[in-house]
Amino acid sequence: MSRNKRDELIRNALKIFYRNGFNATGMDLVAKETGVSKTSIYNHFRTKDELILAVLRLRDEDFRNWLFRRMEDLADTPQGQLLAMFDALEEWFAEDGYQGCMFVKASAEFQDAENAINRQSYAHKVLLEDHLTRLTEAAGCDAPRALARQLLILKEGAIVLAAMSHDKAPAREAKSVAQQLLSGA
Amino acid sequence: MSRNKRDELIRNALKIFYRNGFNATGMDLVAKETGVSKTSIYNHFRTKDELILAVLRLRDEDFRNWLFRRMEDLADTPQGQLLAMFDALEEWFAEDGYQGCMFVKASAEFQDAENAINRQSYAHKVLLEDHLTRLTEAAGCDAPRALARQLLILKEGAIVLAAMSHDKAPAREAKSVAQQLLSGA
DNA sequence: ATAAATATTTACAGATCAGTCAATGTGAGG
DNA sequence: CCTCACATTGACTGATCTGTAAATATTTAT
Repeated sequence: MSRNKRDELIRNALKIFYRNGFNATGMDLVAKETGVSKTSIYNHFRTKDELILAVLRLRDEDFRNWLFRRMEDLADTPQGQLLAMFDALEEWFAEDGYQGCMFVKASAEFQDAENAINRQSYAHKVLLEDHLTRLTEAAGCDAPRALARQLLILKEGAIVLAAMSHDKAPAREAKSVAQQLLSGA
Repeated sequence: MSRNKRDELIRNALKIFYRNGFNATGMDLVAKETGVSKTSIYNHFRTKDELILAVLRLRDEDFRNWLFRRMEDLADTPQGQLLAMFDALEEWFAEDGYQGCMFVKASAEFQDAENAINRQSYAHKVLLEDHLTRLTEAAGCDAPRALARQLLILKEGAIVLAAMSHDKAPAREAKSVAQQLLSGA
């Protein structure tokens, strides 16, 4: 299987898992929807969990690339970019098929703290926190690490509530909190 | 089956589903761990989904009772109670076996917006929002509904991050944001 | 005590689960 | 053209899934 084929398999599997959930999605469905036979899939991924991990690696890169790029496109200053995160989120929430954060859901379905999927899901959040911390530092905020964590809490809360309410409003509500936090810095 | 037996079945099922996840938990396991045979369970709940709905109803009552009671115990004024919510959350996060919010997880596993489990999960959040709104109104805040929603975002973000990081710190971090929001009112 | 009603059990059905294997298809090097 | 290495397949395994049916135990009413 070529690199491209493999990547496309992962990309298609991502869509299915995101739409259907991890445990609720059987490998037969993955095979059927990707057009790749189950044996072929298992030739490249030893277990379903390994396929899920590959999916999460792709999603981690895609999502961070998209979010950080969008923040840079929407604002010039570090402080502006931090606020623009919530505008980017609002765009995401408004997308058709928005179903919340894939990592939160993976973490919810694979709860064991020792599980690789659980650990990798949290690792994504750490990378987000790191980026936010760099921005709060660049913005010259007082307590950059603490502020970054607060902004991350706002982001996660908005993501969860937008998914549950099927409404993008939490993005703006979280943004207004972020504005107060950043203006007081 | 007596009311008590039935309630205890629901209570035991709650523990199993919370620990194991919904889709990942088979009815055979529920029967084994509750000591009630599968046929008996199906005599009282037509489907697994109905059992899950009963579990969520119990969890909704239990959790709101516990949280609101705890907030009242920890503070006298409405504003103090709103802040105390995050102290109560911190106690919850520190409990053994804390695994995040059952409704967020139910919503993540049953994503269809028309699904009864999905709807009931969101209904729980609406009830929480209503209570917070009553408190922000009682506290004489400027925009009570908007503030309540912001506090709810902080709560949900803290719950998710505490679960993913296996750390209770998000409770305090969210509380410090709440303090800024409430002091500016 | 006895009969009717209800609760519970064991055993099972049909579907689907993750994962495998023998057989087939395919493409590159000689 | 031929061969060999490899990719891919459909058919399969044993386990587990939700849900059920017939048989048994237990409670209740008379």
